[in-house]
Amino acid sequence: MSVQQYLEGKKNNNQPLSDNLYAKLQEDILTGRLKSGSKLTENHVCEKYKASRTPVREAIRQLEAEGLVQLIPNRGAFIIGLSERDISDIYVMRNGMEIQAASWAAERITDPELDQLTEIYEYMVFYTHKADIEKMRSINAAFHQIIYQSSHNRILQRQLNMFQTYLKFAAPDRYTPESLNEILAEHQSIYHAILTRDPASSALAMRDHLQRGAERNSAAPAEARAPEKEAI
Amino acid sequence: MSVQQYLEGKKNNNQPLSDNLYAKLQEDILTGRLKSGSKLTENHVCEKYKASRTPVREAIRQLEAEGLVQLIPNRGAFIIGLSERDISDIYVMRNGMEIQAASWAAERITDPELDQLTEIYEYMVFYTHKADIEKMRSINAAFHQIIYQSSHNRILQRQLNMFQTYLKFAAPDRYTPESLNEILAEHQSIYHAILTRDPASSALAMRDHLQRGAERNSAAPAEARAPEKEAI
DNA sequence: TGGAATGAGATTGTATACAATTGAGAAGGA
DNA sequence: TCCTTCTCAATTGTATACAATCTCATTCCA
Repeated sequence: MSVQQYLEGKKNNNQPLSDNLYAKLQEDILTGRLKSGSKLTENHVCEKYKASRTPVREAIRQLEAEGLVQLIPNRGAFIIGLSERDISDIYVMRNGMEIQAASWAAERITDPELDQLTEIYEYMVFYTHKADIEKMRSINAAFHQIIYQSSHNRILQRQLNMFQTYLKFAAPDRYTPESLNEILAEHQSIYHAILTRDPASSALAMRDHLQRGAERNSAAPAEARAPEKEAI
Repeated sequence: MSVQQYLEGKKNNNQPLSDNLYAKLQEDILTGRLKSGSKLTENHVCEKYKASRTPVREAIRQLEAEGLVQLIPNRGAFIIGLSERDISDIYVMRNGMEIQAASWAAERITDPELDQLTEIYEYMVFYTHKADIEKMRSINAAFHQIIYQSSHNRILQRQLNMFQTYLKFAAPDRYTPESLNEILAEHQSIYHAILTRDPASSALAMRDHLQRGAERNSAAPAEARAPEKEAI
């Protein structure tokens, strides 16, 4: 997968076409447009998303496997969504897994992946200097994604990509022009540790980065965060 | 969910009926009866498992969401399975997540859950003294599952249940009559820490338990482990 | 009035028909 | 021989028909 594709947010799974439907439903759940506790009636979903029941059922099964809906046999699908505590728990889990991923990536990264990481890092330097916050959002995601991939652990990669999607919609990072330089410096440490294939340094640099990121986000005023969603 | 149901290995998700199909396919992948890299042609699955294409496709989508098969649009589903390295990585991830779950469980467990944990612990004492290894296998799983549930974190619970299933089929624990008493003592520490709602002790006790479990398994001769499976 | 039985409509579960796409091999030409 | 193009069978993607189940309001009876 090319760096451009990472920047455009394409996932490396060759998703089936009907996954548009899955992605739309997922986004609507994560942003709260579909409310926790409400029922996903198949025919209603068919009408709203202009599809027949077969792909709708398949998308709902995928969401169920992911935990965003609960399926009760012969009764239907109920939206679960993410509560505030889910989100704070996700941060805890994500941090542990990102540190592990950074460690594995330093051990296992291939040369082509290292080239991609370098390319993304160079984009990051460029857009940090331009202070383009929206561009930085996608480059930041791409930087972490290439690390997930370089961990060469499908399960970890999948879960971290999922967390990234969840947080993107439900609790997006808050950037300020000043924070971009801090972030670049932290990423530089991670990049250097992986480049020198040093797992311990990589893990430490990632830990530091996530710790500082948490402080940056908690320092942000509440209204900059995602709107509240009710948990049932 | 009652303790009996835990012991019988029922998952607390109210799975749809066709999930039998999902579970069968999952088991066949994990045990290697369906080989990594081979294609899951829908009609072949229909014949083999006596079902029509609709539920087969739904089961395949669930496996894809879980990462055990890869779906390529208009081409079909390919089995991914678990390599030896996947399994050893799963141990690493599981250990971190179990420790976190033990910590959260000590903070968040409800009184009814505590009653269930107590009940399971008492079963464990009983069957340890009877040295019934097969019974201990299911009680051990139930003990950990009630801790997952008591962490009150759906995502963690789901992932740990999945790891438990994976390891059950792909790398089952090796018990000896002597190890049962060790395991009981370790579980007793965890149980006590959760009973006194002490997250730090709970996490430490779980860390110790997993560490010793790893030593017990690595001390086991290779032929006692699951048969090798090729990774593609 | 309270509560169990009943039945119609809505919804989910499954099977199957049809459309779109792919892939392998045949045919044809340079 | 090598390469391109074409064709057709196999397979996947989607729509829809039918069966099983649930929901809920109504009816019936004590």
